[in-house]
Amino acid sequence: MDVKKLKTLLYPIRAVSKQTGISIDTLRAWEKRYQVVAPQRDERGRLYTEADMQRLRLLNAAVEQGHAIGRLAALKNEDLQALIVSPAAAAKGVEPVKAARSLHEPAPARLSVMEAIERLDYAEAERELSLLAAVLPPRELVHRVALPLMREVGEAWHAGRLSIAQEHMTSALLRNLLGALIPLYRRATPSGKLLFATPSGEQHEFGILVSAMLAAGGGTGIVYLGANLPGEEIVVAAQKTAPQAVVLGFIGANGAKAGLTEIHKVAHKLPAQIELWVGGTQTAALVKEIGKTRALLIEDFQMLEQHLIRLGARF
Amino acid sequence: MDVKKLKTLLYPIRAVSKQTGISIDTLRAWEKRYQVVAPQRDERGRLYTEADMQRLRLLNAAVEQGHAIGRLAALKNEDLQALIVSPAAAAKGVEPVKAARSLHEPAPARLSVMEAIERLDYAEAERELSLLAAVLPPRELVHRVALPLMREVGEAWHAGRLSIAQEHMTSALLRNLLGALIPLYRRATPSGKLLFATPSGEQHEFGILVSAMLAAGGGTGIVYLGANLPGEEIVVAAQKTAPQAVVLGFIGANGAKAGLTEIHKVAHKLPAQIELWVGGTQTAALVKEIGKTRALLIEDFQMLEQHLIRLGARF
DNA sequence: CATCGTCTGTCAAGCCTTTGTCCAGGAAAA
DNA sequence: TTTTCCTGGACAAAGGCTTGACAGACGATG
Repeated sequence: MDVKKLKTLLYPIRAVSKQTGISIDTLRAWEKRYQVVAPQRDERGRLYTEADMQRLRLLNAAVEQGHAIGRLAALKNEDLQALIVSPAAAAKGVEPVKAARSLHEPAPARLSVMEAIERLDYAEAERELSLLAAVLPPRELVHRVALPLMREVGEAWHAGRLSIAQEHMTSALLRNLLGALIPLYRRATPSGKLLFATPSGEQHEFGILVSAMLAAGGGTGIVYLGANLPGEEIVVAAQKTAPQAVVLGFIGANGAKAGLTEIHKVAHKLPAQIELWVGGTQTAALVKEIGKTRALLIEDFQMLEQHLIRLGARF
Repeated sequence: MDVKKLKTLLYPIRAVSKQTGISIDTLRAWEKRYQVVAPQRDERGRLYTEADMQRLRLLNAAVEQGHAIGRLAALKNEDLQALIVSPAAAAKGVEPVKAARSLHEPAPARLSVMEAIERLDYAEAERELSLLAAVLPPRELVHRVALPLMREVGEAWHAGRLSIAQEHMTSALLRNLLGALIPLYRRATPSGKLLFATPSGEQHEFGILVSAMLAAGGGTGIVYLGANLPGEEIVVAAQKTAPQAVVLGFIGANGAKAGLTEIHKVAHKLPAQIELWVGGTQTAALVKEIGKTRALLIEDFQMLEQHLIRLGARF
């Protein structure tokens, strides 16, 4: 095995304070009074690990929601996480219902984001979202925050309760957030590689962005090409980067069927050893269109995850 | 032309100080006490290489994030890079770089980004870019990295040296990067507020994204609505958020003039106390179109900065 | 609703080390 | 002459540590 000492990065108290937003005094008090973390020491002072910081972020988030540090100190990280995401769960203690159930239950904490969005308060919505992002693992962030938020905003728009501006702001917020997270979730040694794009005429990038983030969270390497790319270009890029699969997003709103012919082109010319995945909201309608080709229809993000796992991703 | 032996460019201490934002005294102290770098010498004094400067920038960024120089000195560059997750307080510092010259000189490290883009190596390009982002203050990042990169990629595409896929990947990369930086540059107490959007039909978001990042870097609060928004929506959002100015981006490529009517709508209905700024690549052509209205034409990002300053931004 | 412990963030004092800046004196170019 | 850079030394500000104290918030109880 590797004898090299695995150097985990260490952070002095000042850096921790800046990154978690907890004051230096408070950090020391929490440690002395409740032993919330046990940072190493060297002759110059405390040295916190990444794990320490993550726990401190969780604690801080919970405290900001009104919980008392004295009670939080004893909790394990996952309990803290549950507490932050769904305060209701805390009342009944930590129930064993989690797993599949809670993963698709929207996080109540998302509500404060909605309020900010209603007020068109970009900065506040940003703050709330990045707090959630700092605290939740990638899958939960996608399933319990990002997707529910988009759906909710979409419905509110249909119902006339929100305007297009608010919908646009939300998608800009999420796009910025998810885009920023991709590099953070990237593993040192990615397993495999996927290529993400949207065919010409398809402007909706959200799906492949979420997919790319999930893939990154699962440890898969990614090549992200964005929206609105001609089929030939996608094929050429795939030949050049040799991914295990090409992932296309297609909504086809407003009768924009141009993307279909592009997808067909890709299906036709893509090297045989590269899989072709196509996802989108109207998969049912697309089945007979491209179902006959060699494309694999991704019906939802759960199915996406299964195929990611098949290719070696680990969540 | 004199072919001096500048195989590797060398910088005297003064230049290094200006470009890294580290004072001359501190540079000498760091070298004497911790041997953080070992610049060559000639009869005139120290001569730093580009690599030295890069390391110094890394060190400086880490110090600004709360790490102690005494501990950082022992670390290798890659460790430093790993340590710097986000350009937290990079907003301050770095002398008001002398005039336009050096600010518009592309940053050398941008070259390795180009190489990665040519190989369609998303992860590598991402790494290099975020390194630059960690090390450069917002203005320099925009003027010396983001804009030159887009221009260069655009030219290379016209010349047939790069494909659309590579161009798309670059813009996705930059979009993700800039979007992620906005919250990081946000001040605790923003001065004023601006609203950013693009009128219906205008898909090119890059301009307003860069603008929003510059504004955030200057300490201005922002409301970012993204691309493709109807004029009425923009007006309503402006009424709701009461910004000092509404900033619209308009390219009007492919003869897409629809945006113009939207801009006129905004100019017409926007409350009088809210300024209207319009920027884009074809401002010359737009002058007679919307020049008569109350819109203010933003010809380039330097002009944008001047108006930001007029409204209270401080770079 | 008032009261009385307890919890918890912040501050101060005292002590040490680290670190940025300044100064003096010298040397080499412009 | 003036500017720039050098060195070595000195020094004050800042940062880290601990102990102790305290005021306001909290929460249970009568």
